[in-house]
Amino acid sequence: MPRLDESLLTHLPPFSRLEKRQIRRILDQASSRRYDAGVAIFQEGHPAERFFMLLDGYVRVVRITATGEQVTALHIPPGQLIGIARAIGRDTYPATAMTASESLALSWPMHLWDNFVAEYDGFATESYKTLGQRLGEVQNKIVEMATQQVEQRVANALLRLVNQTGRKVENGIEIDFPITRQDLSELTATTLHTVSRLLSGWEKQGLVESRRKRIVVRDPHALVVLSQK
Amino acid sequence: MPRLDESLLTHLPPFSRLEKRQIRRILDQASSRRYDAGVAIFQEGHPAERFFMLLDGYVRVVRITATGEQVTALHIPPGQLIGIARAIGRDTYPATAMTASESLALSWPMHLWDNFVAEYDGFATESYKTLGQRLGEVQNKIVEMATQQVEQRVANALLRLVNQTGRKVENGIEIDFPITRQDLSELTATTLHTVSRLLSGWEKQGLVESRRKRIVVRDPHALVVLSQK
DNA sequence: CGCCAACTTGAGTGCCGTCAAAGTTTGTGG
DNA sequence: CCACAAACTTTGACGGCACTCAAGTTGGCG
Repeated sequence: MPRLDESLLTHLPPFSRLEKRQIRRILDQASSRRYDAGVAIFQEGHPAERFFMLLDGYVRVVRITATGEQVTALHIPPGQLIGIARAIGRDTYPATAMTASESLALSWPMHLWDNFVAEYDGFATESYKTLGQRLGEVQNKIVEMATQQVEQRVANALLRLVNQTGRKVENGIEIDFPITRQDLSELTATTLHTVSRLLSGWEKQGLVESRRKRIVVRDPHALVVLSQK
Repeated sequence: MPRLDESLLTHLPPFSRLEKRQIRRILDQASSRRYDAGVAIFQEGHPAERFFMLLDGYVRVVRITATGEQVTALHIPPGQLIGIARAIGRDTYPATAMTASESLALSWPMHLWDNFVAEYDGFATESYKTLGQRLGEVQNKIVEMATQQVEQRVANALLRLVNQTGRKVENGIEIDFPITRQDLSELTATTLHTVSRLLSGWEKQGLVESRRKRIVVRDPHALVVLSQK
């Protein structure tokens, strides 16, 4: 295994208050692994043996119903910890983590969690902040689903993706990982058909441009207006 | 202020590992207060000055949209901490806590939070477990809203309330705090009209009985069946 | 006894899901 | 390099669930 560079972690919140020496030690205990798009990093209900730091790529936190439908609860950008069951006193993962794009993650055996919390200043605090943010996001999602129409939810989801993961391109801002109509529908609790119709409509009005698995937002402001009506 | 009895806290998870002497000290720092039904214990966005232990009554965790609609994200039973913004590194409350019934809560100034975490064994762990449970519940709710019809959601909500707060009565199990059609509709993201129609229907079939603000479930099993179809 | 909140019920309608079919892009193996 | 399959996308037709609007009833409280 190639020796990992310290700069990978120095700027990430859970580790940002640590000294080089400490980060070195943390890296030496880590495994690094690449994941293809669309695979599970860990699965709901399985014993929580490791926790992860997503270095590159995007991950969907997914729950699967009895009838096999998938519901996406969260999208996680690079630089966050995932699979931190231990932080909330669980010994199995509470949800499945699927890669949305090709991804790279470090991981550590779960028994190191307590060490990290005890030895590294700020590690626990920052982890719990992340947890709090996620709780907030999930609550927002409930509010959205309870009060908004499908059109507004899809507009919001697009805006959120653009903000989190947008990359400037010629005609606007592109979501920088492959995303299908199906993915968007799971994110917004609707069907791929409805998403397709909406995107077609918006494309005709010049708000977005899309090809297979790629979406470019040309007029974010118009989407904001849509999302609030 | 009357001296509070130690037995109030001894059996509650965040404090259950502590000695009598420690609990005494914690109680001496607490304020105790009664709340009428339907009032806010604290409000979203306000500075998080105190954290609370709900001793009696029920609390709805509510978010209010720009247009004034209320959405209930969680129901909290007695024996849980609320308003623990500090635990997730926030200094304002992330949601509003409304009493669903007359309630009783202890509270402490937020600056004691760090003391509690540092000095009392198990306090932090148990608090984070609670947090994790809430994250799980909220995610369940998203899945429910994404995949189930209104009828099933209402049936589920009723079952959950009965499990959390049910009290045996002559003809079945009664939800032991006043709850309106409106409350149920905010809990399940529908309208009071639809809830009213559903309850009327179920009443005709003998599944439930209801008068103003009171609901008795006569046949929980039938509701389970409904909720899963 | 009057008022108000809570609840009920009916009628109409529109959003969006389901069903169905066809078109387009990408990748793969011969 | 072409054929073909698989994955993704589009579009139309139809219908039902649940929302809105509207009117009225019930029950509790001062």
